[in-house]
Amino acid sequence: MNVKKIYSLIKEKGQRVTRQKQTILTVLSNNMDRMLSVHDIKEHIPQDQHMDIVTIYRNVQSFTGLGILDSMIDDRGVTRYVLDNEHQHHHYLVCIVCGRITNFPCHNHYWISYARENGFQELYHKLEVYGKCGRCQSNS
Amino acid sequence: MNVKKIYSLIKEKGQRVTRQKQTILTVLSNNMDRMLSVHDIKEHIPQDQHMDIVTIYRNVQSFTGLGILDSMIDDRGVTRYVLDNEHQHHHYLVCIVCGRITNFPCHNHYWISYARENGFQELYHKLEVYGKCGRCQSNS
DNA sequence: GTACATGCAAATGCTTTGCATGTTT
DNA sequence: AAACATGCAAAGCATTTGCATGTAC
Repeated sequence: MNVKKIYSLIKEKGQRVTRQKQTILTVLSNNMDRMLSVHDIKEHIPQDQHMDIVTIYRNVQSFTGLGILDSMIDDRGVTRYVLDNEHQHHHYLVCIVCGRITNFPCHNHYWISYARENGFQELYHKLEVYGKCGRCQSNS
Repeated sequence: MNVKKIYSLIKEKGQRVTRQKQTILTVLSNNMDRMLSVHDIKEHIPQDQHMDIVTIYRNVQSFTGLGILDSMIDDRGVTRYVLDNEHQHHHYLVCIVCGRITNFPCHNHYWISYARENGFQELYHKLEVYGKCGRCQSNS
């Protein structure tokens, strides 16, 4: 999903393409290798561009609703976002040192048999794998 | 792990078995079929027993450190706890309607090959499956 | 008696809400 | 001009911290 498609998606939904939205999307597209918190996003915005943190909160939530962003809640309960280019359900390897992420596909739901045994109807799942990426293993 | 073992574990670690700890453990052991937030635990404590919510925070964290509790962060970023009797790494089917949980074992890490491809060293992972339990499917 | 625990108050940090003003269309 | 968006201020929660007092051992 490129930027133009995102802009037209925003307009389709009756929303407006503002300077703030563009800035936030730029930051996210420059940081697709990690999950950014709202605070992180704010720090990546050039200082001469005043943007209220509330605007970031509102926009990342809106973007997530549009399927533009993937979100996850980190260990400290903080929500983090990343541009979702794949548009196919997938998961992340997350480096606990540098925060870098790598996608991997979702398949082989071995737990389906346990769900079935228990009469449990799965609606969705969350899976994240934490560890050290290649670079961070050598640096420690 | 029964209650007596828990008490001796607490003592082993140089900590003390107080009335408050006992009450918290009782609440958790009466609710092993769901994950309770600190606020939930407080609500389950008899009203004639004054207990500061800070005490609950401190104790559930301590218990988690001792391996007595399993914790997870819910959709709203709130930490929830459950007594961990299994002491073997496992995961949960979580009912999004009533909150009831069911354990299932952890095995078959299909993502290992993706981790290896990326030179990623896995340290741990989080997996939770959400949906509707048997009872809640019929009630809707 | 001593070391650990608790209660209370206050602070912190993330996130949400209300409302007046600004801006895109 | 109208509808949507932003900025600012303030509130709402979950959680943490500091410190004096209480209590298990």
